[in-house]
Amino acid sequence: MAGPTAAGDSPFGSLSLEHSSTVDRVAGELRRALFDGELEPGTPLREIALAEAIGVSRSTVREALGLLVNEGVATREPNRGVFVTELDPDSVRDVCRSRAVLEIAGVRRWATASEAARDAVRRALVDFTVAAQSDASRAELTAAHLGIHRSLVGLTESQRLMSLADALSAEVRLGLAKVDRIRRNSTDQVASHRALLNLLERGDTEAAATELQHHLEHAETSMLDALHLPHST
Amino acid sequence: MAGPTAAGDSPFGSLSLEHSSTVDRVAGELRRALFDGELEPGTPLREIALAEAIGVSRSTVREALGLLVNEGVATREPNRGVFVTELDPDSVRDVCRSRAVLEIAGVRRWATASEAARDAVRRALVDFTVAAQSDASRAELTAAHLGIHRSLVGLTESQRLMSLADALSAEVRLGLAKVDRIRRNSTDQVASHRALLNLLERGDTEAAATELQHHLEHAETSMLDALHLPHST
DNA sequence: ACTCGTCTGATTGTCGGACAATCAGACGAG
DNA sequence: CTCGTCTGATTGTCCGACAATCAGACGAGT
Repeated sequence: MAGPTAAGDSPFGSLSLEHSSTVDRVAGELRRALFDGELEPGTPLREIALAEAIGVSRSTVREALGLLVNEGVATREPNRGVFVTELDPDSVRDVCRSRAVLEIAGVRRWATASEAARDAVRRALVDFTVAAQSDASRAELTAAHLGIHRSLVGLTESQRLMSLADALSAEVRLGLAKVDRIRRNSTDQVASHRALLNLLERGDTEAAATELQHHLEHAETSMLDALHLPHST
Repeated sequence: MAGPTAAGDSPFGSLSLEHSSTVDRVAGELRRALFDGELEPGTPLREIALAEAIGVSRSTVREALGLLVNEGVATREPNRGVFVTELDPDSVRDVCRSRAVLEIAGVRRWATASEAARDAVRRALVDFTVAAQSDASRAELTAAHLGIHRSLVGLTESQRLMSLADALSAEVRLGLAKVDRIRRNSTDQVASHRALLNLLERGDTEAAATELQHHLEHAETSMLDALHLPHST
């Protein structure tokens, strides 16, 4: 069972190769365009037009659109087409509430989480700090910021919760594509997250949880402001 | 703005019609087959064979399979095909942990949730009680049981958390398709859930949360047993 | 006995074209 | 002002085709 040619643990664990299908690349390209704000929310994503523009068949575009739709960044209206998702106040509230559930669950697991997961949080904070001080683009800054929140969910060590968190992040990113209020507050944001991490390192998880709760509530209102949306009751 | 022909509130709020596409119906039929245990985990879902069997084109089957895949009940191996998902111990642990996060978050919101959401929980419990006493099929029983847990997540009043909960339920249902240990414990299960609801009605949400936590941990071990899987460390 | 090429059959991934069903908007009759 | 009808555009679904990829068999060489 442990012959030299069929060893249980391969010595090539460090090797990997990305298997990207055409559909994946199309979806990736569309995501990039959405996050960079090249496509306004509400813009129709016509299958034929996209197929000709990108140089692939309609089937492939259609499948890629299906991916975007269940990530939430695009919306399908049956028999009418796929559109770039427009965030309404209810959606914003829903997204933020969902993030709160996931991230607070992660924070509460700080003590029981693996060392790797905790390190991921620390590294994410460092990355964000660096990005805030250097001349990073809007997209890079928000990516780093979202990376922190992603790492908090990572404390749950659950793939399924992580993939939901990613979908939520994508929606947030979509909403923030055209907003530039970010850099202004970036130093405050860094301080806020550092404070959160300090509470965690000290072992005061409950304080960290309520801190995070407030952080996300604030994020919700400022996001509604940024999108010029009315605050829901 | 409130003319007689463009009234803000239509008087036809009670009317609705299900717009089902062919893809949806194919996916639904496949789901039914999976949940009824007609298709063992690991079974390959060949596109051509399914297309001929159901009487639709390969494109349609392919799209339906895509739906099942990101619900988690089927798994795609690139260039190899789609298979009925086989649950390994890690997946079971992941699913149960995710459910715990969502449902406990719901329970903690009991006091702040809407009356409708609370009523949904009460009704779900009644449905399960009735199903346990009458001669309901395995599938109906588990459906009613999962309905309770679904309603707990409903307390968060978040569509996104709900849709994740549905996906998790689908995976659980898939795992339990071939297991018959359910009816035996059904009366115990009813009692357990009733106790949970009593704690909630009394306002003791924290006790309810820990009760639910234990319930789900027990569910995980008994599910691993039922599937003849080793318990993960 | 074990490894390594090669072949082969089956299946997916992607393509292109085709058509009915459906929808939004314009247009005209009552 | 409402109600049919028409029209053009787009999707939903179907069909047929082909290269790319994979698993397994088979045989040659060491």
